[in-house]
Amino acid sequence: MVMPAPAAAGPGGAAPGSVGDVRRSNLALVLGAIAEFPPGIHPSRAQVAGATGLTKASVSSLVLDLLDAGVIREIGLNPQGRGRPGVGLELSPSRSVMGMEINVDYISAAVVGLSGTVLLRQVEERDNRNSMDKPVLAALAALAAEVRSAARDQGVEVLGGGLAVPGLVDPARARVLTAPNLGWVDVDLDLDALLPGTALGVALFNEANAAALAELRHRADRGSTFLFVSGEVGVGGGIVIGSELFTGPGGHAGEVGHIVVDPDGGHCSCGGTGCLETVAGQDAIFIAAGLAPDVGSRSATMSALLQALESRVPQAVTAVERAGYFLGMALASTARVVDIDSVVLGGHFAVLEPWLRAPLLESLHKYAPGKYASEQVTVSAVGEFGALLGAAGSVIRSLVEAPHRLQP
Amino acid sequence: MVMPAPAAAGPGGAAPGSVGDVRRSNLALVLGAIAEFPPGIHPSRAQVAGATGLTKASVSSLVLDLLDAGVIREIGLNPQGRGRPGVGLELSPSRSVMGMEINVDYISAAVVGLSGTVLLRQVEERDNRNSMDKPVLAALAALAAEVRSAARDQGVEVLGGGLAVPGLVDPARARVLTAPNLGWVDVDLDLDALLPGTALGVALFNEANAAALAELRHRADRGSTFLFVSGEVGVGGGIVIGSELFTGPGGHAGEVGHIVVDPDGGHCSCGGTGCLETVAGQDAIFIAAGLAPDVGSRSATMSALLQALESRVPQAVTAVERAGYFLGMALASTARVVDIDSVVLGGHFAVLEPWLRAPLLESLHKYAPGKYASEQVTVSAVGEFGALLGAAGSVIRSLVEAPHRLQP
DNA sequence: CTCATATAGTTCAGGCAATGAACTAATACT
DNA sequence: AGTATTAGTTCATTGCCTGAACTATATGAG
Repeated sequence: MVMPAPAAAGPGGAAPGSVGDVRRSNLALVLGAIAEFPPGIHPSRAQVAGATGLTKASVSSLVLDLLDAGVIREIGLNPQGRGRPGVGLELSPSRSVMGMEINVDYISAAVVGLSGTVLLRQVEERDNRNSMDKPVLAALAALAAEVRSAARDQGVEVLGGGLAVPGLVDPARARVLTAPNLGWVDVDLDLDALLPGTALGVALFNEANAAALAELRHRADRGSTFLFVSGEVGVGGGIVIGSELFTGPGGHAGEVGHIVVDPDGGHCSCGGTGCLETVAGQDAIFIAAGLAPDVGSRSATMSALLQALESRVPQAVTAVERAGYFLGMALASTARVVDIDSVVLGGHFAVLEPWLRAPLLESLHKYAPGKYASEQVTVSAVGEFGALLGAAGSVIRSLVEAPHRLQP
Repeated sequence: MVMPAPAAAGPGGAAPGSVGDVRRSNLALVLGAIAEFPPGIHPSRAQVAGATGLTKASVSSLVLDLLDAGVIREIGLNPQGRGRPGVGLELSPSRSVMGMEINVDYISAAVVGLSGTVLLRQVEERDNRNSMDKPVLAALAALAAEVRSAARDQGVEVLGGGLAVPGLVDPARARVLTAPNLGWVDVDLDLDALLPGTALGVALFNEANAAALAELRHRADRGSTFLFVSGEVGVGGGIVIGSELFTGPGGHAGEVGHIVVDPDGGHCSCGGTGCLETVAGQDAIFIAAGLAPDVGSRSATMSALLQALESRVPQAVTAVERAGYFLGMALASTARVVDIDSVVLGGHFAVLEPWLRAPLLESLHKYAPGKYASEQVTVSAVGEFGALLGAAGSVIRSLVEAPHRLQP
């Protein structure tokens, strides 16, 4: 009897592991070292050797491959005091990645150089509320093509892209499971159509996750660990552990908006009851503050809310404080489950932070004493375009971690 | 000016990546393949080659190293129908790992062969409630030495061990942060004293995490993802994602016992308010059921509770149902945050499952509709000694994943 | 009983990648 | 101008995997 071999290198089974893997791994190591130097500082081969632990000889050979692939370039000379000056190395600014975003009120695209500089950005207002997916994607594809050709005119090649969408996504299958504000359910996206013929293709991200990644890039320190909570129409979240996005087994962890905070509360768009979103989402706050959300655009309503807060209108203040208190409760539970005790407030939580902070800290102290120090509650440093830039940045990072994907 | 190199292979920095790494990785690959064959089935070198994708030549060479290290052995012949029969390979049963546990009422130690068979097990009753750590560890060290010499008499060598403790631990620093039922706070453990002179040393585990690992070993399928909730005096939890324990950035994720489920509820031993533990911990259930927890031992009280449930005493039934309902609420939140929708009930939750199940499912359906299918709520297959065996099993697995640690 | 066939496992030349030492290149200090 | 110093390259060596050839050991047919 021939025994059936248990899953020949199948799912979960490690790869064969050959000698060529070493080169791939070291290629990434070298490129990563170059990328991690502060912007404006261009390390020499010798410095890269020092940073990676590889020998100068190995680094020279690896750098040659990276130059051939066009991922990095030599730039200027680097006087080291004595001795022969090193030639500076940097990620190639003429290679780029496109960040894209579909949101309720607009679509947008940006070209980001591998070194992180934003080369082009274009936003197109568009009402995507309850819009079908096909026309939205077609419009985005047109926008992307336009921006891409503008980049090409500058001699910049787009290697791939990342798309951020406000909803639950399955990145592996290029599928949007649900995006309540777009009215999408189980939508398969033809991502390759957005950037045809690129080496890396287009990756799909949840909006809050992408914004969390943007926040991560803004923090220079390695090994960052935090929870990014994004207050939008819904309440999204992204978990970053040790500078890695934690997406969970199914790809959509971090959905703090649907933690139960009010067991006897109202129904949620997700079908649940008493979710954080029902008390701390934009519409929930607006309604509690006595502002009808359908009067004018959302940003207008938000301005009205801010004005009411400035004027200390009791109903508005109470509404926001209530949201902060419940947010704290959700964060307390999150701290226990994923062992995180640092939070970054994004979206409307960032805007409302002055009024949110006190009740939030009070609530954290009550429900998770000793977990969140006050200085661990911070406001996002990335602005409105966080998701856009985060998506692009993440694709850049995945390229840096696997540069061999560019070499045939 | 010499630029300061950014962290030469420091924390977060990848290893140099040499050619020898390939061998280490493939050593683990081969050993893992041998380990993953069902117990009783001893694969030949050729079968291992098929399973791993390596060539027969490589496997032969790697197997030789593993034989030299004593991790595996050849056993019998394996007729394949036609042709020369293969020689069977298996994890060496004469090499073992010791699982150890400190709990409220006992200490225990077990010797588990690399192939997973329990060779020896010894439990020593001991009241560790509010006991100092030093005498408890001394008693455990004596027990371990005894069991270890008994193993040696059978020709079995103990390579290392794992210790499970009912409390929050920092595995990296061999530290128990808090173990309420033992009365321990910030206790540093001298783990090496438990098994002096072993190659692998002793690893530290949270009890619920260890039990989760034991549960994992019982499930043959790869890529298991579930939340193990352990009902003991406290309520612990262990998160397994893709057959890996998820411990979080600080090493103590999965503490579902302290998710907030009753915002206006009572104080918890952790200092928080309305934690799951305050309504679903053993003592909480006992009190709610009208059974004084200090009357006799806990197991006696549990028997009384079960009898009351059998007799359908309303107060007891309500108490357990309430616990189940709140447990469901905590699981609903967990599903959102870590994207898990499969739960294994352990400890008293396993015992009480017949009465818990209905309210638990009702609660899950209300707070996280569509996340947990009914068949995803299961009862633990591992018994009382889960933590003990899980700790040992995890150490065995870490050895399988890095066998080069045995070769100087 | 013998030979063809099939499978297991070993041996060996070839290739790839990192290493370390020797070497060339380019700068600053004296 | 000469020396010290640092950057980067060249080359022989080593280690490991691969693939092909080879040996070893079984089954089944005539």
